[in-house]
Amino acid sequence: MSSANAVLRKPIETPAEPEKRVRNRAATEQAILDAAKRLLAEEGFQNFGINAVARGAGCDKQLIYRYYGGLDGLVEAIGTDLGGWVQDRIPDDTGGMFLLTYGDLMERLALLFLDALRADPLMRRIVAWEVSENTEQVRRLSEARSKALAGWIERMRGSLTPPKGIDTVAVNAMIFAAIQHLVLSATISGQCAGLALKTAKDWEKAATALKRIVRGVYG
Amino acid sequence: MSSANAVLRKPIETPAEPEKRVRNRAATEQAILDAAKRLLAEEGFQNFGINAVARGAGCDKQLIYRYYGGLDGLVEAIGTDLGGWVQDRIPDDTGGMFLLTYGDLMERLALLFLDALRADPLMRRIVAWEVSENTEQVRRLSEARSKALAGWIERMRGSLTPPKGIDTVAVNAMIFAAIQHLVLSATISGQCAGLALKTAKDWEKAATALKRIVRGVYG
DNA sequence: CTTGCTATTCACCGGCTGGTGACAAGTTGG
DNA sequence: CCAACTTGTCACCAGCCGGTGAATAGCAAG
Repeated sequence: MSSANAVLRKPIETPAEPEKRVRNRAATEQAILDAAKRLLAEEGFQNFGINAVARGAGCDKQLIYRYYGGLDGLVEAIGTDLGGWVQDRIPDDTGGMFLLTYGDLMERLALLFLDALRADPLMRRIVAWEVSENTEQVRRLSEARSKALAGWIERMRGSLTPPKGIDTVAVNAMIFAAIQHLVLSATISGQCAGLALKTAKDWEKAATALKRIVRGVYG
Repeated sequence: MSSANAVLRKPIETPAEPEKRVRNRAATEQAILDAAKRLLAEEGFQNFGINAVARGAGCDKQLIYRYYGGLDGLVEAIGTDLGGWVQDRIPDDTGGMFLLTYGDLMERLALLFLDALRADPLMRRIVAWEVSENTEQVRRLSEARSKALAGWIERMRGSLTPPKGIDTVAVNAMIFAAIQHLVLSATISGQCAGLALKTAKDWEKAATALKRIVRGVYG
């Protein structure tokens, strides 16, 4: 093509404009990580693979191998990112509320966690993944998540002493398990064990039940 | 190969003995269904497909199309089978116990369900499937399961009236959600939210916590 | 035996997957 | 200008997937 031609022609974007990807490793790495998180959040872990991520990031899959050492490394990077999840999603102050009792604390924690999980599709997919597969990938992701969560609860607890005579670890595990399954089930099917979970009013019912359970145990 | 050779040779079973599958449609259908259930229970829904089931049943996948109309039909057949699950796994009498209060009832129900789910890998896989994917297949399976369960609870409840002023549907949904997630998480990773779930003693702790929660709500 | 019917298997297709080796396009330094 | 390195692309592989059309094997009635 002559240069004259180039000048005369209006620079109409050809539809398949390659967009001239700039040579920038850091940006590409970020694009890959973002694509991976988006894909996992939106499509779930079922169709989560090298090809899909590369397609989503608009680059060649080879780069995923180069920069992350394959899917495993990429998943691990997601897990690292996840460390900051709790801090981003959940305030670590008491919201100006005085938490006088352990029951106050747990009620607030439970409701915060419920809302945070409802608002975060990526986290939900990871939780579903955790109970579906037992690969090294998922195990690491799971660890990162539970560690972050445990740390947050610990900080939140402050100097409050748990009640005597109650196995708080076991009881809290049940409570968090309930929240997780409730939110997962609701997201997929709009209900859980016969309880509709679509409208705001439905969720108020769930929150009330949750509070009742927490208060029933911790007073 | 000469016939003399055949006579001289001891009838050692060749490793790839075709086993001369007998011509029996009913038996084949059953073999397919069994293989499907076994595969789903043991491997999970991830690698659950036509080819895998056919391999497991030791027949050609074509037969799955012919007899069940494809994977969907097969899954539906599993769902139908599942209808009898509750009856098989959970006694519908009160075990010689007098259930005087709604709390008595729910405590017993919760513990029975916990044990039943722990003992049934197929059911666990299905529950995990339910919170991971939202296809027509899974939806039907999910419906069959919840319907059977609801019916069982209804029968079990008998003439006992639920307490006033408590949203039992919501509270029970939370309780069953807790049980399901607890068991799923335990099966995959041996723990749930920091609570170890491996030894019998661990499970006793969980049962105690569950009882405490139920009693906390229903007295 | 021959003619059907049914159960079962076989061979093949296109498409997608994870994975790899070679190559092109820029960038930097001598 | 050339050489060396980094970034990115492409082409290709074997393997599995779901799905389909045709052939084969056993049985039963005529």
